[in-house]
Amino acid sequence: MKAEREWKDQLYQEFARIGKCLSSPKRLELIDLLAQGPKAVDQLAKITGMSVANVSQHLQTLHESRLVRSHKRGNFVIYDIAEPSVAEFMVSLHRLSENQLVEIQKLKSEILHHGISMEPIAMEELLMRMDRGEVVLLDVRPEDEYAMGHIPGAISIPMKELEKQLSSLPADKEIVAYCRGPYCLMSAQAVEILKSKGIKAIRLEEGVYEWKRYMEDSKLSSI
Amino acid sequence: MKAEREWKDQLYQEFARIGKCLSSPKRLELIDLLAQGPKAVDQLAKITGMSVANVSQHLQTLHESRLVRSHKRGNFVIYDIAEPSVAEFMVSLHRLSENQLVEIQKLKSEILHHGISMEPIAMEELLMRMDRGEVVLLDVRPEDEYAMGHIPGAISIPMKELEKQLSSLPADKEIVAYCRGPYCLMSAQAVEILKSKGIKAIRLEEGVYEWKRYMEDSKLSSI
DNA sequence: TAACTATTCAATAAAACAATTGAATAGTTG
DNA sequence: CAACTATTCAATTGTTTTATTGAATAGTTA
Repeated sequence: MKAEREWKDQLYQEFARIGKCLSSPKRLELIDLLAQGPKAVDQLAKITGMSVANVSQHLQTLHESRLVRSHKRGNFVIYDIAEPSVAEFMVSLHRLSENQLVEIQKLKSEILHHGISMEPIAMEELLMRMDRGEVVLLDVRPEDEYAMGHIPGAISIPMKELEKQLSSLPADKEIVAYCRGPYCLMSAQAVEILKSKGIKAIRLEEGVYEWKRYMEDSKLSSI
Repeated sequence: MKAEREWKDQLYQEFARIGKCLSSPKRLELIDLLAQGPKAVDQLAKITGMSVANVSQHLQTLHESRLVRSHKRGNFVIYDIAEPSVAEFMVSLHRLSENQLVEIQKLKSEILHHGISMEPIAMEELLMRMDRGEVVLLDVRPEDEYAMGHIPGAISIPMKELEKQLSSLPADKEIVAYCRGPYCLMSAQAVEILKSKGIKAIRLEEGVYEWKRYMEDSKLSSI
């Protein structure tokens, strides 16, 4: 038998391999983006403002720890999270961080207070009002991310198309917009646009994975 | 409004603060130990084989990210996880790591194969057999960790006392031993001792937090 | 086949980190 | 109050990690 200490050192070394992936802000952002759907390297570089080589290097690191996987499609290398459980884990990390670090709360409230009220609607209230047919749920992420998975009942108008496609929205109902989740600003931007056009709109803070988690938690607490 | 990129950079910087805590094997081991109950610095140093100064430094890091908290008791500084959610998060990390990294599975099976069979009993089977009164559940962690919380129905005999207190075990029932969890070897050592004394014994891989998680998951899936 | 594209590789420089040591602090006990 | 204890601090060392650059590769299109 291997010495106990040596064994534990090796074991925790392995855990730390995953941990190391989570120790770089840029890598966390990449995982979050990939959690919404597969993307090519240069696409990720554009979104995150990093150099392509740098993104590639981070993706290698993530790949070595088997958090993402990749395949070639034509000239592009498409990266994706290795498993849905990776995305779910990220939600745990977000939750924990938000619980422990007041700084995150501060940052969130900071950006969402500039004139127009941006209070998000609570998941529970949304579900109730959707049931009653009072609101329309709008997914403003790019089309392919919507196609990969969305909150049931949501319609898709990507952020970029929003101003052009205002007419396809039902005029009489309030719009609830959502995007990648609590750290994505698209839904807030969408609400701003809609409001400026005189359309009643409100933001949903949660994204697809937060919604999933909510549904699981509410199943649990309803026992 | 702050520029979007700058805001995101700051936000992910904060998440990475938690991530950085998870990037060092020693720090992960410390969190795992603290999850079982509060401990003083030199105690942690002894268990992990680190220097006291080094442990202290790691604990500072964990403290800055608000994953642990501390208070003075006499001459000692007692550290503790800041919240139960930290311990629960660690279980998520373990799960994810074990899913993604085959190396961990390998390490686990490696140490538990040296002659005596060490197959653990499944949680489900344990609960069934406890209900029927066929087995006795034995917590071999130090007394204070048992006092902090244990699996319902378990009796406590710390590893160190085990050989002395064999007589206090019911002679006719099989013993199921558990300890801090899947990465702690005490339960296996306990089973070895018991078997060598002719007592029927089997290992439970799960610890207190894995048990909690199991109970939650089984509630969910039974809907 | 030549020009082009997306990505990776390799080398480097700068920055961050971990472990170690010895001294400093704060609290306790005789 | 002196000796002692547990812990932290500060400085140093060696190691990892990060971002950047420019070249190399593999695949596509004209």
